[in-house]
Amino acid sequence: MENKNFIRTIIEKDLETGKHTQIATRFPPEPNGLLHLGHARAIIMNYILSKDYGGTFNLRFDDTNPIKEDAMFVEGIKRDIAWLECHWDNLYYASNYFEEMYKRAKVLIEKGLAYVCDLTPEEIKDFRGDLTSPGKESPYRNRSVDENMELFERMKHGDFKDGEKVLRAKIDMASPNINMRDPIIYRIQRSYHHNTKNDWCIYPMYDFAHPIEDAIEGITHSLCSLEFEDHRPLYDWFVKHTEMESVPRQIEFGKLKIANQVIGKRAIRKLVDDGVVDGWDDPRLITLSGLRRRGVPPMAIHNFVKALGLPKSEGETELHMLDEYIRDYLKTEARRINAVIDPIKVVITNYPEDKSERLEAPYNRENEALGSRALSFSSEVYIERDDFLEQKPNKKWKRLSLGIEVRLMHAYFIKANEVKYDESGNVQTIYATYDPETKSGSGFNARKPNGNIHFVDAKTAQPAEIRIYEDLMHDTDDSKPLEDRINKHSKTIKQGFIEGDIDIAKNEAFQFTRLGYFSADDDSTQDKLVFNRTVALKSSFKRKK
RNA sequence: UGGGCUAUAGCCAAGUGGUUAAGGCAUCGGACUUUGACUCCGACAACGGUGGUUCGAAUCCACCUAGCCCAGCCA
Repeated sequence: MENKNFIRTIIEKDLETGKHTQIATRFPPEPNGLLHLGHARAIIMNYILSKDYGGTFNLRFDDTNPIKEDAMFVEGIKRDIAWLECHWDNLYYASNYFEEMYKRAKVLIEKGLAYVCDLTPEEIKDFRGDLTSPGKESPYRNRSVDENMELFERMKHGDFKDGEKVLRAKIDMASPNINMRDPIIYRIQRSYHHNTKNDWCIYPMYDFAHPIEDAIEGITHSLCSLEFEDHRPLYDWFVKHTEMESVPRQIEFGKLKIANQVIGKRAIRKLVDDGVVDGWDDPRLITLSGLRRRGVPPMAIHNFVKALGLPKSEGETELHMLDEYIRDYLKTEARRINAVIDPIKVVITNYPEDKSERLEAPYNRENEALGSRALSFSSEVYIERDDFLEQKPNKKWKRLSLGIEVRLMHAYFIKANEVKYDESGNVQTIYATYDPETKSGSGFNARKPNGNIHFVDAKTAQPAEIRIYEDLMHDTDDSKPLEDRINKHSKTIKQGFIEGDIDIAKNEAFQFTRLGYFSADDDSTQDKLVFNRTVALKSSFKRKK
């Protein structure tokens, strides 16, 4: 369920009053890094707003600064957004509008609203003034239109060195809004652009480029984050004075911040370099690629983002809220199979050693369409170490103990009779007996078991590596340095078993009965299955200790 | 000390002059259960502060407090 938000209110009003007959949104990433969960709000909201009101949604790369950008990121971003199932109607590049932007800059010059400035970067900074005092006008501010036009053309033609001149808008050096103090709109910067190669040596600045990009595409509602609120007067100024026929409206909302996560590029790079995480797609990171690898379904992210809405306030959302949307989505979507992560062998002494049988077991009782499988059972099975305690500790204990009878789900009741330990005193083998009368599906109800536990038939079990992830950061005090907050034990690798004869598609999500949701990792091979724990099942079981 | 914003429970978030102040997450009870899951019932607590306007204020006004953003030839 989506929270109502102020942007929907604006859109609905614009549609009602006839200001727009159709809306158009866009997501404008700069291809200078990878997307993370924080971006999901902007991507998904722009997408669903366009869908909900029958409009269009563009993916537009805001590639106006080649020294920071790379085609590699273009591909990564496209892959991530496609994975998120936010289908763009058009794929555009700001760099395709360079010619148009250049012309619009000339419109400004012709109107006496832009000038070429020869001040050095230091001087420009100096002339800009500061937060509390007004700036000073550049001595080049009153060059003639002709001179400006000629100089600007020469800038484009490469007559000047990088940084030697800039084109600035002529607005107001005394404005309390620093963005209005004659902002730079073009800089000279010779660098290879992933799209336009070496065609240009001047590149437009964001404040100038962005409104023009939006206007060219006929974007009606241009959503961005709060820090651009101060830029809105400039945005409107450029749309107006460059005489764009289409007038987009910039609307700011609060970024989606997730508490206690590493998202900074430098920080992640350090974690990767230090070997703390295994890469940019490590399941402990909230990069979209990390979430994908962890097995998070894209629709769970949609539901999460919709539940959060589109507020103007900026809070920090706890990641465990996403967990609930993951479980909620996978609850009916995932097949449920048996796996044992920390196995103990159980020998069923009254079951013939050479016998083995198949028991009909549905994959998901809440979604019959998922079908069933023939679950294998024999005289030796594995159960979870946690599911056995020699002495039943209290009445609440709903698992196996000596002399206690539990049901192996989908199979039979078993009663533990004897335990064998290894040299270090750990339970090695449990000897049990089963009661053939209690076969699942037989309708047996003469007595109740002390609980229901899951198992894997040892004879057909498939070994599997299971990776358990916990929070990357344990310490929530963000005033401490990152390295002191890192949880050194955020990843645990277990060698367990999953039931045999399950066909497993790459990246398929499963519920491992009573354990949680897991998905097959890319590292899986023909002979070695690897699973990531996406999220554990909830548990109201309070363990002592 | 300039400008732009924000403030509703442990977390997120509706609400725009009249509501018992939605909902979700979390938490705590209980029922049910072949997953200590799911489901279902129940509990739970909030309008940053102080004044003012009004018959009536979370909503309007004033002042205060706290937090965020802005002085890149980044976006």
